[in-house]
Amino acid sequence: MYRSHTCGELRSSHIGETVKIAGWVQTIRDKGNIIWIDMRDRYGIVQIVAEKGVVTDEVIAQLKDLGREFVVQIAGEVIERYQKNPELPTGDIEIKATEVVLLNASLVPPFTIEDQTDGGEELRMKYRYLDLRRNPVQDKLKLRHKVSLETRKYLDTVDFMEVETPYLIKSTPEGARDFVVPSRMNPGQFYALPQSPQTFKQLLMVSGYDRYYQIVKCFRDEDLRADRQPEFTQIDCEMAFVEQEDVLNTFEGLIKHLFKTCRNHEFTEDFPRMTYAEAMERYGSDKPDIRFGMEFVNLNAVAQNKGFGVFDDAELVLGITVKGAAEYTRKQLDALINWVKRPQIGAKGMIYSKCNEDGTFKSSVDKFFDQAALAEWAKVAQAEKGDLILVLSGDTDTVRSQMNELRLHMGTEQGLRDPNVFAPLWVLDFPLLEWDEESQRYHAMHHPFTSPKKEDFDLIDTDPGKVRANAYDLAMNGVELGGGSIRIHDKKLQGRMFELLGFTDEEAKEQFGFLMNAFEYGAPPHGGLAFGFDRLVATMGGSDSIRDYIAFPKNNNGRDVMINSPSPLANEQLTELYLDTLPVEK
RNA sequence: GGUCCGGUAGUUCAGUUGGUUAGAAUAUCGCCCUGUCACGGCGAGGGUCGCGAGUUCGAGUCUCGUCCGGACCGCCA
Repeated sequence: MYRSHTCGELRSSHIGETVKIAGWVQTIRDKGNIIWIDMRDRYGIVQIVAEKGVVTDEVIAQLKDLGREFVVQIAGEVIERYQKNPELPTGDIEIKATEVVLLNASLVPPFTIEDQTDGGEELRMKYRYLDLRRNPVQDKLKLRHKVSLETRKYLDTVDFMEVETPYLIKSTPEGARDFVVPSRMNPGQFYALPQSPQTFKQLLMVSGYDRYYQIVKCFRDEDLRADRQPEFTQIDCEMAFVEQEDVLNTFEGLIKHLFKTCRNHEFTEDFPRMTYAEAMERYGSDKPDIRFGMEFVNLNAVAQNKGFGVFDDAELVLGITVKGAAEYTRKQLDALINWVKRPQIGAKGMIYSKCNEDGTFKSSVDKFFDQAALAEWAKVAQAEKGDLILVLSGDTDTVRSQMNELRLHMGTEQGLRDPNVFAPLWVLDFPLLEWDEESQRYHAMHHPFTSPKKEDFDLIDTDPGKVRANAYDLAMNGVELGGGSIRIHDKKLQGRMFELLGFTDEEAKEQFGFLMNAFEYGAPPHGGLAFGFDRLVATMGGSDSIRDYIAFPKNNNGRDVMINSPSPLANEQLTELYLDTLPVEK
C-alpha cells in the first residue's frame, strides 16, 4: 500500500497516528537544522517536518536532496504544529517524517505549479499535464465532473435514458463543415464526424425511446474562438409527445438543479422569456446579457429631421443610457469612439450627450441640437442628471449589432457583468430561415428539421423569411448555453422544408432519406434541445473561456500544441486509404 | 479570407532618439540559518533578443517577409 491517507485529509483528529502519504513536492523550506516540505496531491497539501536531533540524519539528508515536483512517499507521525496555518485545511498538523522513499525524481518544471503560476498560456498548453496539477485548473475540471454527474442524476430521475450514437456517420451539406474520416474498406468514400447527433436522436424518438439524452462529443470544422473548440461536448436531449412548454420546463428544471447542486445557487423565480424579435429590438442580440439594463432606446422621433444628415439618412437612431457616466472625459469618449470605429465593430462614428448635474446637456452635436432637443433625448432615453447617452445610427441590423457590442463593452467597463451573478433568459420564436447572400438562398437558422409555427404556415409560400419557428435558446450572461426546437414529424412538411432550403427531391432523399423513410412508420411529435456543456460549465465557473474546463483543449488554430496535432500522414498510410494530398497554394 | 496585439534569461517582463559589457523579479545551483508556510541572508550560473533578408559606420530597437501564440470579424444549421 502506497499510502494510508491522502495529503488533504489529515486533521488534528489524526494527531498521534502513524501515517504514510504519497504525492508531489510542492515547496521545500530548508532552515538548516529544520526542514519543511509541502506535499501535494489531488486532495490538498500537508506539511512534512524534519528536525535535526529529532529524526535521523539520513531522513534530513534525503529531504534535502528533493526538488520541486519529485514524487515521494513519506511515513511519519501526525503531530500538532507549534505554529498553525489557518490558510490550510491541514494547517493545524504536520507529519514528523521517519521514512522517506523517493518514488520518482522530476526535472525542474518550466513554470511554477502554483495557483498563481508564472507560466504563460502557450507554455501551460505545451505542458498541459503539469498545468493540470494546479489547483485552479483542477477545480474547474472538478466542477465539470460534478455538472456531468448531476446532469445524469437529474435526467435519470425524470426518466431520460442515455443512448450512445455513432461517431462515424455521413457528411451532410447543411450547417458547419464536417470533419471527415476516410474509409479504408470503401476506397474513395468517407465518414463524417457528427456536428451533433441530431438525426439519430430523432430516429430514437421514432423508435419509442421517448426521453433520450447523451453527454456527447460533437465536431465542427470551423474557425475557433475562446468559447469554441473543434470538438466540444453537448448535453443532447430529445423528448416525444411534448410541446415547447414541456421541453422548456424540463430543462429549466435541469439548469436549476445543476446550479443548486454544483454552485449552491438557487433560482427561485421562473426564467424570464423574450421573443427573438424583442431581444433584437431591446438588446440587438439573440443572447442578451440581462445582468444589467442599458436597453436600446429608439431615438428616431427626437433625433431625425433636425438637420443632422447622419441621423436623417439613417434607418434607425439608437441610444443607450449609461448611468452615472456623465463625468466621462473627452479622452474617454474619444477612446469609445475609436473603439466603435474599429473594423470589428465598423461604426462610422458615435454621438454622445452628457446629462450634466446642473441640468444642462453637452453633446458632440450641439451644432444641430439645442438644449431643448437634447432634453427630449434624455426624456426618451430615461436619462437623469449625471447619465451619459451614447448614440449610433445606420441600417437597422447593422446599428443593432454595433450597439450590442457597445452595450456589452460599456457593461464590462462599468463593472456590471459580475461573473457571480447569473441571468438566464429563454429566447423564443426564432425565425425559421435566414437569407444567405452568398448562396442566394434560405438557410435553416436552427436546422432543417425545425417546425414552423402553425400560425405562420401561410407565410411559407408568400414570405418564407418571416416564418417563425418553434425554436428556442437558453441564454445566460450573454452566452448561448443551448437551444432546440420542436421538430417536424410529418414527411410532407419535411419535404416542403427541404424544398425551401433548395434541395431537390433526389438530394433530400440522398442526404436524409433514412429520416424521411422513418417518418413513414409512425413518428411521434417530438422536440428537444442541446446544451453546450463546455460553455455551461465555464459560465457556472464564471469564466469566458471554455479552454480551462477542457482537460486537453486545442488552440485557436485547432492545434494541440502538446501532442502537436494535426500532423502529416506517412505515404504508406495515405496509399492504404486511397488518398493523395494537394500542394498548399501560396 | 481579414483585422489587431504579442514573441528579449527556465519563467514573467523592462529595455529611452538606432550607440559602452542587454537589465529586474522569480525560478535554478552553492553556502548560512531550529518554527517556516510568498521563509530569510549572502553569492553564482543562466541570453542564436522567434527566424530570414534589408537600411545603417552601428539594429533587441527601423523596414519587408516568414513562423509561432493570443483576441476578434467573416464563418460556426
